[in-house]
Amino acid sequence: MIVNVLVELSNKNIDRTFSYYVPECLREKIKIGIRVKVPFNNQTLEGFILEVLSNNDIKELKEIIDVVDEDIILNEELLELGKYIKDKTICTLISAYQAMLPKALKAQNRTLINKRFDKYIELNVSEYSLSNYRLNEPQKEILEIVIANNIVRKNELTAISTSSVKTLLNKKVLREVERETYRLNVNSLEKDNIHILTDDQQKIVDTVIKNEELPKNYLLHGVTGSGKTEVYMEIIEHMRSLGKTSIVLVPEISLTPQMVLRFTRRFDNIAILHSRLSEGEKYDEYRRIAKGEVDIVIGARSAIFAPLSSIGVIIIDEEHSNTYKQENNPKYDAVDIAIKRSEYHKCSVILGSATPTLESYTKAIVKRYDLLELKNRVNNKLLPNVQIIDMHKEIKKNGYFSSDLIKAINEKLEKKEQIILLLNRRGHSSFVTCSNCGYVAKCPNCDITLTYHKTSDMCRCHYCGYATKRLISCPECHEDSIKNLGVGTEKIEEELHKLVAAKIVRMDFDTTNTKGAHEKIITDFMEHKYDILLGTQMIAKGLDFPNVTLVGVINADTSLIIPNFRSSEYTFQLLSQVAGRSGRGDKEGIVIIQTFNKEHYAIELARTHDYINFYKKEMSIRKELGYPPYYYIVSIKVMSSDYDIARNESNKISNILKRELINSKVLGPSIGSTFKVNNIYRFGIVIKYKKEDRLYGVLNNLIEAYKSNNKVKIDIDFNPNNI
DNA sequence: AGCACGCCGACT
DNA sequence: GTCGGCGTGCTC
Repeated sequence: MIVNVLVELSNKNIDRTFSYYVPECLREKIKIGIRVKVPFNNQTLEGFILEVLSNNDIKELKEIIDVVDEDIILNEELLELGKYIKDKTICTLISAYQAMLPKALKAQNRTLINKRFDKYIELNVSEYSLSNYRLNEPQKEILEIVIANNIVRKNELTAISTSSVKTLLNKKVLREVERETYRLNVNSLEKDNIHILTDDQQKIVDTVIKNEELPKNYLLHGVTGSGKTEVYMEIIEHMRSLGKTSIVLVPEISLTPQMVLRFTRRFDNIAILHSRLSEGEKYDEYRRIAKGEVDIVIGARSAIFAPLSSIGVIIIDEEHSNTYKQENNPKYDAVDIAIKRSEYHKCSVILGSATPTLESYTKAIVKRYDLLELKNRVNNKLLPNVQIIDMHKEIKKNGYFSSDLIKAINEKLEKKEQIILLLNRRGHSSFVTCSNCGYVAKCPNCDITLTYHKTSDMCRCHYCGYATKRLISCPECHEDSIKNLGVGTEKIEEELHKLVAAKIVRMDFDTTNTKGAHEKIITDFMEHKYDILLGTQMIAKGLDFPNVTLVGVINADTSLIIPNFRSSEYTFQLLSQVAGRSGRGDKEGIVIIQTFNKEHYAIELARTHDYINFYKKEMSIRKELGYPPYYYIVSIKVMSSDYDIARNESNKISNILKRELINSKVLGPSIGSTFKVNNIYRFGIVIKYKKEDRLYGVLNNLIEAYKSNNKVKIDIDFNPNNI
């Protein structure tokens, strides 16, 4: 018996299977899709069995050392899906498989994440023979529990009487068994049984569940507060009644206990997958899913690979979120994977958003997606009134806060209502500069502006982690005129404390990096332990605080000035999302947006909640400049620690692409904002095309040509978020 | 990736 | 003379 094994190393040079001989004693355990340990170039590695050959006669093969798994890790569907990802994103096959699995199940020779076993007690003699024993009261009580439940956790019995349990075990009346247990259990016993849908919601549910023409993709465009989650749950309920499973993807940061609770109050057999789980917890959740014990998987991006069988619907909430595209290799898009899986399972995909990406909305217009719309908030509640404040007039007198915003905050505080303040931080935050010559402190490794952190009094690079003491005098002009400019959440919090008397909680990268911190801030704010929630982007999505009646955006502009062709779209999305946090309860909500770009269409149209006109305006700009959705984009980065090599090779590659891709526009090489990161120079090349049959052929050849060149690294990103 | 092999300079 | 620097090639 011979097996073809794909080993754990991700390298273009060994992106294929290697054959091994299976010794007699292991043959029974061999299955396609399990992991094995193999000798490989004087190392021991793990790999996946991709093929099993029955012929026995090839000599000179090394032998498999051991089998790692009893159960299949990569089933037929996942094996195919990996090949699809490899072709689509041009990555190694092994990296595609590894991306689909929790760490405990990746092929990695070192890591060991164990199953957890708990001690259980069961009867060791027949129930009838119990009368032969002389039993005291605690012993009788223990036996009754064991008989009633067949098997009971040991610690539940020792709670009654440790010694009695011991005696019964010694007499061999009871026996101890070890059973695999799961570390996480989100399922709630308390259920909510009232689910009344509005007519609009019901219509959408009916459209989806009555459609038999499968697979089918829907774009659900529903304003904030229109009750998209209710719609999802109703469809999931229907699928469950048909014996089908569901996947719900949400952006990482909106996977709050609040959101999970909504589902667990309605459904059993839910699994949760997100980055704040420990590896052990992820492993357990994954195994429950694989064993068929789970009906619904709720998770962030990678949950799209949940090994469910017979999927009935895949829901991607906040589909515009850029977190569904993986930033590192393989650079897959969860929406794309969802559609691929829906073809296998013959099921529906629902992409939901109040502010769909231009790409998605365009697909709806050209009927590649079916458009579903929720135009009104539940109970016909009005969208909040949005006020725009021109900061040109305000900044001189008041600093970061306009008098109108402060006035509104105080009014709400008086009424004991709550406030969310958004510090739009995308782009720059607090940086160090010289007011005399304009010098800006940058990272010596990455050429990125350093961010000043007050708590540690250090300047840090957000790319490589480089840190240095704050400068006193300017290294360029030697004047003592160094100041830290820009706005950080800490600074804003400080100023806010001076302006209003309120309990303020700050939520940003720094206050949420410990386990559970994120949840705690949200529940504390929910319980009104704080009046004001001050935070970055992460407070904009999905949160539902009924007592919030004022949302303030401190600086709407920072996301507009970033060098990204999607900056207007991001700004519109962000402002719409955050505005949707106001007035979700019974009280009417207002929104105040501070800006230096009062007339900008992204801000003005967010004020009037006008997605359609934003779409039209932004589309006209994308058309004019040749950006998606009018053109597809591929971004290529050519990287080297040697400046000359990076420059020369990127020129060469650019010329090849210009020559070969005759239906495309090839731009570059150019240097972007991340020109030098960790002492690696990088040049960017951009391919824009509408239809280019030779694209994959040419790019595969390029990768092939450079695979043995260890001085240059080439990175390809299809449909990038940023170029 | 990471190990062996091989070919050069620096040092006991 | 040998130790060890890293460039190159290969992995069933």
